[in-house]
Amino acid sequence: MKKPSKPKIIAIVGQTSSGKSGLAVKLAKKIDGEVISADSRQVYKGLNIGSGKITKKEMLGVPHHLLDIANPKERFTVSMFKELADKAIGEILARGKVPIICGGTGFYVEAVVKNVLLPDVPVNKKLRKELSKKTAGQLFEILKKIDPKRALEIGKQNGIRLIRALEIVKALGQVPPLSHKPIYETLSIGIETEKDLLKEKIHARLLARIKDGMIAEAKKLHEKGLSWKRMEELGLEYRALARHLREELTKEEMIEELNREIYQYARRQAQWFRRDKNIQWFEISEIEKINSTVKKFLA
RNA sequence: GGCGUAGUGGCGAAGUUGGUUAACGCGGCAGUCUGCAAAACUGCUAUGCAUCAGUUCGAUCCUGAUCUACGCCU
Repeated sequence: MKKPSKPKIIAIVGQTSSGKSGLAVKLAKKIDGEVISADSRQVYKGLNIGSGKITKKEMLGVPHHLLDIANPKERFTVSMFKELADKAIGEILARGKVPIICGGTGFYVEAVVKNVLLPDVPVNKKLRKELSKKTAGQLFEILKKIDPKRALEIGKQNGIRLIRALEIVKALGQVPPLSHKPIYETLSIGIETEKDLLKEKIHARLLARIKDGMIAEAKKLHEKGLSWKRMEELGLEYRALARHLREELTKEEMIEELNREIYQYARRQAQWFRRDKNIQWFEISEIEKINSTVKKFLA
């Protein structure tokens, strides 16, 4: 007996500036696919140039999902992403097309690909407010008494994760073991970029985006009511932009800092992807190899 | 030419009135990952304190010379 096969999806991952968005479009054209973006900042409306979002023109008519779906004033999370992504994948499959999930937020991609079922515990604002008064060390001690295993996993310094764990513990008694049974058959394609080339690409892209009006975009976001504080929370470009617009940084300092910080971010991305042994790595130029790999996978 | 001050890791910088492991920050490298993930967190990163010689049981810290930088004077 042949088991009913799982639906097939393709994942394209890689560091920022690697060229994965362009590849996703090319591939989608070739195999009649639609793209699902997996980027924790590109989900927000109005964060375009600074987040490196693909433009309408660059999409070449290929439908893109999970872009511009959240208000930047509010917080979007992995669990929302997973839910929406599963929904989008279902619809794409129903249309008889191939879902291509493409993005740089490893946690988001993994949640979908591995079908990570996060505990269904909503944010408890009151509890968070209360707990945030405590030091990480104190939070650790509290959690250790209730769920020592989880406490040890997180460590005594990571306040953010300790609070979330306590939130879960309060609702469920303990942090449940994580189950991930994939519901899709996934071909994971990674785009690897050599270190020096990556640095060059990051720099060139940064300058191009400044030319395209990245600074004006941030200014407009603030005028429309996005607080400086929230903008800084968004990290990288928006954090530096907020500081520059408030004259804490000159334009030159901003560029210098961003070059370094974006590179560091790219390292963190690589770190995440490195763990996933299912990813097949290619250089962006190896388009023929990628095409044939995809063809074989879909056959 | 004379006098003065300084010389610690890739960078910034603490320090010892001579004695096990040369603080810390940045950067770099490696890693963690159950609802903020562009986030949060962890580990590693100077057999050596400009060079050479001396004093001493022992010197990065004391002495002398040399080199370098800066300042002042002639």
